[in-house]
Parts: sequence; C-alpha cells; structure tokens
Amino acid sequence: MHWNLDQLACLLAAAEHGSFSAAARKLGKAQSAVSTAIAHLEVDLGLTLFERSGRTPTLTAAGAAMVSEAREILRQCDQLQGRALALASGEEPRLTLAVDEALPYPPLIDTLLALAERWPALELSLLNGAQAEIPHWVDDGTADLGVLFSQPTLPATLAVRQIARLSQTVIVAASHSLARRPTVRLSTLSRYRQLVVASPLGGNRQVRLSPRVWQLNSYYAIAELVAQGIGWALVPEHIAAYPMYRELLRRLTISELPDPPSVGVELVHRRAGAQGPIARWLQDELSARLSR
Amino acid sequence: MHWNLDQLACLLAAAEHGSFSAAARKLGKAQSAVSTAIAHLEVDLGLTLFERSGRTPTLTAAGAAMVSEAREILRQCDQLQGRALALASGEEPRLTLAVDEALPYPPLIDTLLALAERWPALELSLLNGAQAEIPHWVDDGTADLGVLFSQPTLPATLAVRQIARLSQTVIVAASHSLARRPTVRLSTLSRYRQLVVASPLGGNRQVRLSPRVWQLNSYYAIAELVAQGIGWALVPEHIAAYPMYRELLRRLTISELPDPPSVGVELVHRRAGAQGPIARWLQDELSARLSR
DNA sequence: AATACCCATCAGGAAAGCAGATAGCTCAAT
DNA sequence: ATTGAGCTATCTGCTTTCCTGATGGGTATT
Repeated sequence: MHWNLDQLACLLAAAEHGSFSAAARKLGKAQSAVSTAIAHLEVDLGLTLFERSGRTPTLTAAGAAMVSEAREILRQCDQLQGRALALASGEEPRLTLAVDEALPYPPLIDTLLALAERWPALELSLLNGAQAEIPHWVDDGTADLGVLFSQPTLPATLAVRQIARLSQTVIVAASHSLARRPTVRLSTLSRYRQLVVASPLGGNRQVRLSPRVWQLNSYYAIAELVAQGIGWALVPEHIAAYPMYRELLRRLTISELPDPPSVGVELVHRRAGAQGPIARWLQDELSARLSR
Repeated sequence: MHWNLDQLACLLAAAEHGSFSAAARKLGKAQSAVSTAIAHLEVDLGLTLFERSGRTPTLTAAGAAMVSEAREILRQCDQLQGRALALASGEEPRLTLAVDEALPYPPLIDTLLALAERWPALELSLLNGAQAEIPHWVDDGTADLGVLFSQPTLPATLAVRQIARLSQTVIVAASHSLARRPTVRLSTLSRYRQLVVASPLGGNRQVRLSPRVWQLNSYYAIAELVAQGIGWALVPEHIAAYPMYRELLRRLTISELPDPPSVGVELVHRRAGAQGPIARWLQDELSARLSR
C-alpha cells in the first residue's frame, strides 16, 4: 500500500472535473503533479483508472469503483479532522453521567436520545445509583455529571444546581389497616413504622414523622417493602405510580399536610473540572426536561 | 489537513503496543520516526494524543477518540486495496443482468441475495425484459449476462447454454366453454384462438396448434388475455400458477399430448467479452437454482 | 490549417521522511 | 541509594519524494 491521501484527492478531483488540468487548477497544483499522482496510483493499484484515448481522460469502470472507495475514505478523513477540531475546542470525547435510579425515566431517556443525535461520536457511560452514591461518584471522578435527589450534605468540591421539584405522596400497602381511611392524622401515622431514604454515606434530612423508622438507600426498595405492608413512606409521585407497585399501594391524605413536602432534583459536577460544551448542553437539557 | 496515513498508522500502532519503541519495531521503522510522526500529528490536529509523564506514553481521552477514527480510516484503506487487487485480477466492478420477466422469481431473488452477500461492493443493474429483448441487450452491450426462454434464432456473437427446462400447461379462462371439459382434442383446440409468445425481433418457434393465432411478446399479457376469455395458450407452469390469474384460469389436458412440450431456459453472454469471476459464479448459481 | 486545450515526461530545486546517535527521563530491582 | 533496562525527544546527515515550470505531442473544434 504505497499510495497516499493526496493521490486519492487527485483521483477524486480528476473524476469530478473531467480532466487532470481542471483538477490541478482546483487543487492549486501544477498539472504535472496531478498527472504523475494518478499515474503512480495506477501503478500502485495495478489498475488503469482513466482511458486516455480521447481529448480528455475518461474514467474506466474500475476507476469508478476506486473513486467511490476513495470518496468514502476522504469523507472519513474530513470527519476525523472535524472531530479533532471539536476536541481541540474543548468538546468532551467521553462523558459519564450518574443518575439516581429513582428519577423519572422518560425525561432522562428523551435527553439521551437527543444527545445521541446531536453528538453521534460521543462515548457515553451511564451509571445508575442510589442516593448518596451519585455525588460520591462525581466527586471521585467516576462520573462527570450527576442527577440526584436533594441531599442534606454534599462534598464542598461539588457545584450544585437545583433543576426541578417533584411532588411526593404518602403510600401504604393496599392491605394495610391505614389504607381503609381516606384521611389520617399525623398522630395516627406516627404509630406505624416509617421507611425513609438514607444512606450510610450521606446523612438524611427526609421528614421524619414517626419515631419508628427504617432507613433504606433506594425508593424502589422502600416501595417494595411498603407494598408488603411493613409500614408507610413518603415517596415521589412517579414512584407511587410505578406500574409494578401501583396495584399494591394506596395513597394517604394527611389532615395536617394536604400537600406533602416536595423533593428537589439537583445537578452536580466538580467545581474544578472544566465543563465542556456537551456537559453544559446536557445540564440545560436535563433541567428543561425534568422541570416540565 | 496536513497529516497522512503513515502518521495514522503510527498512532494506531503506538496505541496498540503501548509505546513508540514497540510500535517502531512492529512497523519496521526507527523509534525516532514514530516519535516525530506522532509529534507532528499532534501539532496538525491541535491535540495532545499521549500523556508522556510516565515511563511509557498513555493515550489521552482525545487520543482514544482519534484512534478509533483512525482505525476506521485505515480499515477503509485496506478495503480499497483489496478491491483494487480483486479488480486487477479481473473481477467485474459492475455487472448488468437481463432476465426475462416471465421467469420464475424465487430462484432469481435467491441468487441475487447470495450475490449481494458475497460481493457487497459490486454495482448491479437488473433489466427485466420480454423475450427477444434479452439477447438483444446482451448483444449490444447493454447487459453482460442474459437469462431467457429458448429462442428460435440468436445473434451468432452470443454464447448460449441451456440451464433448465420448465414444464408447460395449456390454460383457458375459467369462464371459457373449453373449461367445462377435463380433456380436449387437438382438433377441438384448433377451432379456438391460440395466443403465442413472439416478438418482432426474433421469430417464433412456439408450437402452433391453431390456425387462428395472436402473437404477444409477454407471457403475462397472454395470461391476462386468456383470463379474459379471448383464447387459449401454452404457458410455463409457474405462469399458470401466478396468484393474480390462478382463480381465473383452468388447465386443460389434451388427449394427444398428455405432457405438453417443455420450454428451455437459457443463459447467454457475448463470446467476445471476457467473463469475470462474478459472471462465472452467477452463471453457475443461476443454473443450479433454476434447474432445481 | 489554425487554435485551444489536453496529457506525459523531463530536469532542477524544495521539502519531507528516515536512520542512527545521544541525552535525559522513569521505573523496578538490587 | 544505586544501577540498569527501557523509554522518549531531538539533532544531523542522507535519501527519497514531491512539486513546479517547460516542452513535445495528441485531439477536437473552428
């Protein structure tokens, strides 16, 4: 393989302009350069690319086949060059996104679809985690960007930005004795076991209404146990509406709290790490789609 | 774009072998050549491809992105080289196949599928024609290979090879008075209009059993008119079985001809034109599949 | 026949690429 | 701490490639 990209470019230009001279003018070279380039290419490939009987050379069938191969190669070279330019201007070659597994999926999926379309060559890693794992991954560099539920404390190295609030609801098993009443008082509720999200890493600032509390690091685990009748919990609406549990759960209205406290959704990234254009776009997009 | 394929090859080798020295050994070059090649590539792309702090260089994230782009380009270059080799050895860059539209489709389609898989880069043209058009197209160079029903006369410049025989049947409209009898005599048949294939170009050697004859150049047109009750015809089995007509047609048995004459299927190509490997393969494949 | 345009080839000079040598670095083993 | 193996960057001189501009010969149009 002794030929090079310049020779392919000559071939393409000659095929497109119909003559070596015109190709040379287009390429800003001397005619002799194009002529010898194509002659060498023909020797290297062992093919006659142009029929030179007439006034202007005409592509042979083999030449046409080589032109389409060459065109594809040069297109890919342009692509490499473009990619290099984008990377040089700070665009991320890869990105790791950490999201809390209990976030509503549709806006995340939509965002990722838009991301794939806009930056087809980006290498993405998506980490699903529970609660305090998210800021931890971002902090230690495992992830570049994190989306999580509001945490009581976060490492000081992280920049936080609240992007949405999700309304919550109190759930209990359909089979639970509490489920029989449409409205309950706080004092009634506090007699039963409450399940709250918390993790050994971060603290917990979720509202505690009952002295009898179990802590779990996943809303799904909470919903699962609540469905089994082990207690009640305050969870985001979309968790209560999750198809797998919906039949097994009932929502409670609390007389003192007709609108239970909402939970915030936050975006975090390292203060130190420079944000590339894709990360910035992703933040805006996630923010827009999650807050709708 | 000042970089070249050698530099991309150096990048790939260095990334794969973990050091410039190892890459140089693999490429059969001096270490300094690889070192400068990659240094120039970095300048041209405006990127740092390797982190050189440690004992051996390690790819940066941007470098990894460039490696995957470069790998694709070099793969395509190999492909071009391979294609050139095949073309130089006589493989056809493009092929035009002319087939009679009345041939049974499934074996043709199967052959074309196998062709597409085996020679993905081949440019194919498929011409559907009726009767004498096929040898005409092959003769004048419009097509390279033709598949047709036996013709009485063919240009002497063509090489012919019979590859199959298709059994035929006598058809008549379901509404036709002949359709009421399971078996008819030749003398009865000759009182009705017979439709035969023929074309102004070639003559006609199809069996004429009736003095009242219409000539058409397409079996489909014949089946259509027979279905309308305009007469009877001798056609290949698969035409009689064609879904669009099947309900409208009846088959007749002729007492003197319990097995009506079959019709041959032939392959033609120019004697002069050199047959490439794909054309030869195609002939064998068509022959095998049509004669099954 | 004249003109305009094209191609291949040649010679000389510029540019790029390469091998080999060398100096400085990192890492691991002693 | 020292030594040694292995690595990279850089320099020098040489070779090869590449380019331009000129020239001769071919083809189609006027």
